[in-house]
Amino acid sequence: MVQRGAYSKGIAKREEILTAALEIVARNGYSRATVRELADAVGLSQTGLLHYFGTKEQLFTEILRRRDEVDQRFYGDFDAAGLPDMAGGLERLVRHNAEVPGLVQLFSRFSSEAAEPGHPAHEFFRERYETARAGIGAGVERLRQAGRLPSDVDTERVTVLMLAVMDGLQMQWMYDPAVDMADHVAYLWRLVAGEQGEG
Amino acid sequence: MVQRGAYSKGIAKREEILTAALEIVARNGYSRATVRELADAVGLSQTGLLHYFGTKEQLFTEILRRRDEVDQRFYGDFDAAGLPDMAGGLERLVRHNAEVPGLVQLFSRFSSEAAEPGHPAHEFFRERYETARAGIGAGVERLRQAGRLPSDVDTERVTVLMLAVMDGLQMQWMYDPAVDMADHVAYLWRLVAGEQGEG
DNA sequence: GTCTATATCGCGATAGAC
DNA sequence: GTCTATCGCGATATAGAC
Repeated sequence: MVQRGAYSKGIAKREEILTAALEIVARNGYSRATVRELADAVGLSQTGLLHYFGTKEQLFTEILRRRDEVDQRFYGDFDAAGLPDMAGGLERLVRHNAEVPGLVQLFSRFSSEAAEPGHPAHEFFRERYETARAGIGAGVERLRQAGRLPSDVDTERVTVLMLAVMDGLQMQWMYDPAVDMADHVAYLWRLVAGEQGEG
Repeated sequence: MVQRGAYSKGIAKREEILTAALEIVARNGYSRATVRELADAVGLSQTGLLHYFGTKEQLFTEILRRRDEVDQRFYGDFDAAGLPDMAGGLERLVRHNAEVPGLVQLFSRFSSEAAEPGHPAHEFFRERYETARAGIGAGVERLRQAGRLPSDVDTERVTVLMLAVMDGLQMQWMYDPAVDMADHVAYLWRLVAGEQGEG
């Protein structure tokens, strides 16, 4: 089809913009990431950029979606692997996050903005939390069945706590980079595993 | 002194504005809380209102400071009481928060915005986290010494986790009000106390 | 289908009158 | 102490060039 050329060029440009935007946000933080600056960085006018994404919110949603895909490939393959090593996967993910402060900031700001019902990105984050709970929940259950966690753990509550800790640690870390997020995630796993209070 | 009249009138007006703003934010959420709307609500022009607080950021900082003071009086007196009931105090605080969604939203949005170094409210939140960690840390230590927690708990890590969980639960709760924040805080206390994995 | 230029709107901030 | 007027900026809707 002849159309495919033009179409795939649009797709390619979109991808190029997304990749560039991800880098800029990671480097410069959120508040410097105005539509104009991102447009400049990819050699487009402000409207030229929005032509591909519609609104600023949609652009940022796509940036985060893309980031999730990448992270999933790198740190989320505890699903594919035979052994239930989700604990390690989450820890590595958190450790990686500490190296991209701009993205942590973007996530934190955008997700708190979109918490308001009716916000254009509200659905994205609502689903994201749902998906995350399902994924982590399955991982916790597998760990339990593998005997790595006490048989009486409340998998659902542990899942919610684990997600909450990851979000909450980011806040404390942004205000004090000395806070070791991965270390605290690991400690929570130890608490859940019951490796304490036996002395 | 004659001056006192004028001076105290300014103070009184400030207090009046703060109280009104707190209510409006609690009711309407953050994004509707523009300086203009808040000004209208107290019968002032935009500039009239900013005359008392300087900038929007300073106004919101004062709102949150005031809220902390109120909360401290109601839920933070585990310091004054003889018995170490901080666990219950935090649980009650969290339960109360679920009744003022607008304030939770304000805190979430404003604290994530101010996470960027150089933001006018950065110092406020940095100190707030520091103070919170000191306060909760002391409470955890007292619980440990009272024998309500295992002697080998890592008080510092538990403190950071507890704060993180409270922040993180708010995010999940905003996207799904069915999430019972107080319940999950209680479960974390149980994990820390080691009341699990003995069956 | 891709992109620019222009216009508009809402926001916070500032200057200066009263 | 409070107002009116105005500015600058970010996001975005529209028209239209290529």
